[in-house]
Formats: sequence, C-alpha cells, structure tokens
Amino acid sequence: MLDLRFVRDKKEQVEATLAKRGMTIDLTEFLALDEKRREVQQEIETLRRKRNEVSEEIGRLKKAGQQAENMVAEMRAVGDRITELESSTRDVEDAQRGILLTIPNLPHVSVPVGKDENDNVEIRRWSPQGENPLQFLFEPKPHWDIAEYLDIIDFDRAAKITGARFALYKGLGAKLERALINFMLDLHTTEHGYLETLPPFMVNRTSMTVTGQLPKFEEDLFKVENGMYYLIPTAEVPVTNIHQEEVLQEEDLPALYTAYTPCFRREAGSYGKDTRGLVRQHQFNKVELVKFARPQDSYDELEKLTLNAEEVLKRLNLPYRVVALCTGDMGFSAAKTYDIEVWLPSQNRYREISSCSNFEDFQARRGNIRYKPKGSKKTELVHTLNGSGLAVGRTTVAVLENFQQPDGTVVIPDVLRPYMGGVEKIVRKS
RNA sequence: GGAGAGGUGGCCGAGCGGCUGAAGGCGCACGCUUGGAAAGCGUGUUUAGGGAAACCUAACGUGGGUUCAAAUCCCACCCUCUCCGCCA
Repeated sequence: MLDLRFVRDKKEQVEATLAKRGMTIDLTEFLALDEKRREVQQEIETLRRKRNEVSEEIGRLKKAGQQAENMVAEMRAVGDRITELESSTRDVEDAQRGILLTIPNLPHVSVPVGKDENDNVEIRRWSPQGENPLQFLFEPKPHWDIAEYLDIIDFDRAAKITGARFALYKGLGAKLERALINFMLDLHTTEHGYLETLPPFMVNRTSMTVTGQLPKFEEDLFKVENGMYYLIPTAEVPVTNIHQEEVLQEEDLPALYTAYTPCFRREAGSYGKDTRGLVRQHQFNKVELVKFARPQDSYDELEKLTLNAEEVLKRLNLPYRVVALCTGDMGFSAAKTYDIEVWLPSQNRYREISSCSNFEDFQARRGNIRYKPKGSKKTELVHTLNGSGLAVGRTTVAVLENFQQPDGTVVIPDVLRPYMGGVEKIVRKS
C-alpha cells in the first residue's frame, strides 16, 4: 500500500511511475474523494470538541446539584449529527482504502523500464565451467521422462489421487526432494545466519492482505471451504506476518528468517503452459528467505539475499543466470526484483527457480510493521524482502536434467549425498 | 464440544460512568554523579489525523448499542489461558 499523503503530494509522480508498469491510473477522483473526506472530518472534530466541552460542563453542574436539561437536549442533537457524519465518512474511508489496496508498488529508479519478460535485463551468468552451461554430448531428456524411467515420480497416480498438476514422489525421488529441503535449510541457517521457522500452512485474510495477495488476486488462491483460511501460495505470507502490528528494536535488524513450506497455487489462466512435469504444480515445496531491514539497508540486503539464494545453485553445480525484472514484469508488491533462472538442458533455456524482491515499506505499511531507530522518538516502517532459496521442485527438475547420464541414470551432486544416505547415483531398479 | 477466567502503552501491570491518554514498575533516551562503569538521583518517553504553532480530534481485542459523557455498562464476534470431554 502506498502512503496516502505521498500520493496526495506527488500525484503526477505516482501516476507517471505507475505508467512504467503499463498501468494508466488517474488519481484525480481518488484525491477529490480524499478532499471531501477531510472536510467532513473537520466538521466532525469541531462537533466532538463542542460535545466534549459541554459534557464536562454538564458533569460539573450535576455534581453541584444543578439542572442542565437544555444542554443535555442540545448535545443529544449534536450527537445524532456526529453519528450521521461518521457513517458517511466511514463509507468514504472504506472506499479509499479499497482503492489504495489495489494500487501496486512503485518500481525503484534502478528497475529497467519495459513491457514484459523480453525486456528483463541479464545481470550475470554462472556455471561450473565458467559462464555458460556445457553442451550435452547426447540428446538430454526432459525430467518427466527421466523420472518415469527411474520410477521416482508418478504423475498418473497423483492425478488419480487428486487431479492434474500434482505429483507423487517415490523412493529416491522423495528422498532427493527431502535432501534438497534439508540442504537448503542447513546452508541458510548455519552459514547465512537465517532463523529457521516452520509456520502455519494456512493463513487468514488479514495476513494475505498484508503481503499483497489480497484483495486483488483471490483467484490465484485456494480457500478453505469451512472457515476463513487460505492455503499459503508461499511462505512469504506467514513469515512476513510474524511481525505484523509489532515494533521491532533497531538492533534486531536486519531480522532474517527462513522456512520450508509447501506452496499451493490455483495457476488459473496458465492451462496451456508446462502441462507436463514438475515445473508448474498446484502444490510444490519451497524454502523461503525473508528479511526485515532498516530502509537505508534494504537494497544492500536485497543483493545479499540474492547471493544467498545463488549459493544453493553454486553448491549443487547447477548453471544459472540472474535477471533484473523490468517494470512491466514485476509482481504487484515489489519495488525491485531479481529472478534467478536455472539452466534446463531439455528446454535449452533458463527457467525461473527463485524470485528475490525488495518490497520497501509497501507490505510493512499494510501490516503496520515498524521499528524504533535508536535515539528517535518516532517509529518508522521497516522494509521487507523475500526470495526463494530455492523452489525445491524445480531444483529437483534441474538436478535430474543437468546430471542425467547417457545410460539414463542421474548422478547426485556431492553436497546432497550425505542427505541421501550416501547414494551417488539414481539407477533404475532391475 | 461443555464450564470458567481474561484481552489496557515497547514490555509487565492498576484502573470509581465525567478531573484517566491512562497510576506504579521494567525498558529506553538525556542529564547529574564517577578515574571509568554499575548503582543512585533528576527529567523525558504511546500511536494516528489536522494545524505554522498554541492546541484540537481519535484509539484501552474487533464491531455494534445505552448515555449529555464509556477503558469502565449492555450485546455480538475474535483471540488467549485453566479445567472436563474427544483426539494425532
């Protein structure tokens, strides 16, 4: 949510910056509404002041044993008028907030201006061999063929159990997924300094609103039928809301959290895309990184967070690149986003495996997440950041595809072997 | 599911329908004291909106209601805790 006062003072700037996202928003009506609201507010406050003063006087008179009937009658009328004005101003406030909640964040000045993913800017590339991934000496298979051959992921039975876009991991497939989760959590907690959390996988409407999934993207979410809860689409939601309505100490910043959770997404409107395989599922595993930072530190923290996520790929020897999302491709709440894309040889291209964003105070304002700078009397909104560290299912895809052998087996990266009981290679059961 | 207790500032914790934005304590900031620190003493310390300022308005879980006036009385809901039942 943008700061109302900022929108009021810098209307043209806000409109121009939002235009970079490809949005044409005219705030004239919104601000006229605000003008009206403040007028009524003034009238209410004047009346309330009068009522407060007279009521005090009535109290004094009654204590002195005197009558005050005419004053009481007068204040009854004033009270009715206040109630009337209050209800009208409440409607306007609700409408205003409703509008404000649907306006996306303003992109940071460093974000490249562009229309869609084609305008994203590559920042760097990495592979074990240098910059670019090695060419395969044979035709690399897609991961679903590899997984089927090795009998480690069963999509057909998952469809029987539930439906399309679900997976049943089996044997070393399940173990590989679990090994990746543990490896990522261990790396982030022991070497990168994040606090491990295991949050609820369902959240209420307020939490979804704080991080920006609601009110605008309800159709992307699974809602639990009996009750007011939603399945989380990312651990960002419960973890960012850890400090909802709290005032943090400056010495506790930056506060770093990591969490493994499954993620649930409707994937409405992507029916044709990635229909096979693990890349686009209704339920997938993810290890998330979340930071709460001082505003002056948040962009440095974004760089560090991105490097923390990249480190996972480096240790797994998976080739990747980092791109800066352009204004037109960024998510609703983000001020700046780096995507990390892993190399998938079967597709001969890079695919998103992590998204690292600085939300500045956009989520903090919605959730009232503040801190008190040392020596200051005022509280300030913190900046929130998060990034995948990494999407686990897609990492499994990358491991299967990048380390597949001509004989159909898959070599397990060194760092994962201790997590897999020393297994060095996944081979087909004879 | 049944019975009961409770939700007040950064934290703990008082609070008679009007003089309570809120006692007291902790914490924090500044000052005094000290060779330096601790202790001690003094002062200050909720947030939001409006205003150049004085100051005004609002907020005691949330939403309604009663009243000239509500942290305080009434109703509904949410949450926490205790006991009983059920349960992985």
